[in-house]
Amino acid sequence: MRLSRYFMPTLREAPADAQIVSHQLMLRAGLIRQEAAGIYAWLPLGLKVLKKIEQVVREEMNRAGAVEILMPTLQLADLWRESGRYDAYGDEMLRIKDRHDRDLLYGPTAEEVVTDIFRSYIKSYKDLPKNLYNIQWKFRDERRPRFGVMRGREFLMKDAYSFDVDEAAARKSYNRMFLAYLNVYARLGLKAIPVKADPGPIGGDMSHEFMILADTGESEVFAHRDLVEMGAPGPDVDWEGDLEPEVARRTSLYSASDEMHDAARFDAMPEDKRMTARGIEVGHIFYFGEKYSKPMKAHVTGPDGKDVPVHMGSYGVGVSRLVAAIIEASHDEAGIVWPQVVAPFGAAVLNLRAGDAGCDAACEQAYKALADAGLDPLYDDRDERPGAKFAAIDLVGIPQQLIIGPKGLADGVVELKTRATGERQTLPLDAALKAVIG
RNA sequence: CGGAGUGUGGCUCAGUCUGGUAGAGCACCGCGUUCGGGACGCGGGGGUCGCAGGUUCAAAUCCUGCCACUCCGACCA
Repeated sequence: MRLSRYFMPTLREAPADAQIVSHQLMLRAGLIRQEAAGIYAWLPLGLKVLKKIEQVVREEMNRAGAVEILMPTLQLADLWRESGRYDAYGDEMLRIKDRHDRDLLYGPTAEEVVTDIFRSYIKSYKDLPKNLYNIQWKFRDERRPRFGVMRGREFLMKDAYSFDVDEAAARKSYNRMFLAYLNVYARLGLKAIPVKADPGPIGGDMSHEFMILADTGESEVFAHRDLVEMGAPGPDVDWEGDLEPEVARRTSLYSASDEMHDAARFDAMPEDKRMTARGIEVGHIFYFGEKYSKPMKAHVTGPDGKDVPVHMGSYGVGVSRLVAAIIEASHDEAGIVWPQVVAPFGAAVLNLRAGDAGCDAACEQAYKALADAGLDPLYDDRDERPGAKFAAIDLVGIPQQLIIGPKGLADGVVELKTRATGERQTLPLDAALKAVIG
């Protein structure tokens, strides 16, 4: 993409409304534009990042055996009356009437819809387990939206729903999601830890929140250091096998956010294993048994010929929140430092003297080579001063920057800068291209 | 929802207390000089000061109502 033809409205100063660094940088780098409290338009750069995160989430869900669908944003109130949640949900639900005066709502979540889909088709225990997910916009009319897309009213969520014949089987589904989530965050370059969450009315030990560690996180988390260092299980998990040991390795180590913190247990650990950090919640998984299947009559026939309500769990990842969370975890004074996997452009070419025949030719050559290599390069071909180009590309956080100017070219070299480390190499164009393309 | 605050060109803000021809920096347009970390000079365009009423000879400024947004708290992907 040639920057001269692109739409990347960067700001030198952060709008006064933005308090936290990710919100400021998202506005300054031209990722989003606020349309109303907690409601944002996604500009080209922001949309690219959002789609890349979405794709990572999608791939890990598929790998773990979940199947993607797409459910509507608008849902019928009648379904929610069946589950009893229409009245229970309160003012956070945006209620709408259509022209026939029929009650609709903008979905804050999709248990009812997915249960309705499930019960229409699945009748036998032999068809279980099933896990259906979608990546769709949600709306929760928060009392107080804040921090940009970190707590918006409209947000993009991946929500998966598992269906099993009994609790033991549901636990296996839960374990798959538990490990898949760790893989998602690891691929996004984040340090994530599962913390025990309030399981709600069902009880038990099957509810976890996933916190990513960032100095500016909203909540305080306490954890055994090994839990962080253990990292993610990786893609080679045997998803059909027994995942309990792999999950137990993690859940047996202490971790809690401040509201669930047990200081006595924490202090009982060796001092060098105690870790206190700030965290941002970016995922929540839980098992809720028959809570929806019972009232909504989502039954399957078991091996004994009797109908039983299915056991369900749901698994959410805040995709739009992850954009902000990654920035919170990865930025510096100059701007955003995107991990390569979610960077809006894989590499940038900076033409320090647009209009100079030598610079133009070298940049065009570099741009084409990077594009041919599939790196989706951004070429700053604008007639701007070098300083403005350095500042803009650093602000939007492009990982690899090929800096091409008349001084270097006179010596037959260009500069290759790595955004994350600030490291610069001076080398001939061919060698620089080789280094970037690999 | 309780408390606090803010609305003035695209952005950051001054001007409001004490009513009297709407300002600055950045951004934008033109010309020139420049050109390796957000240049400089000259010239220029753009705002019915959130909205609606009211007071007044005169309202960004005073009064009333409304709206929007932000922050703190209780709740949450």
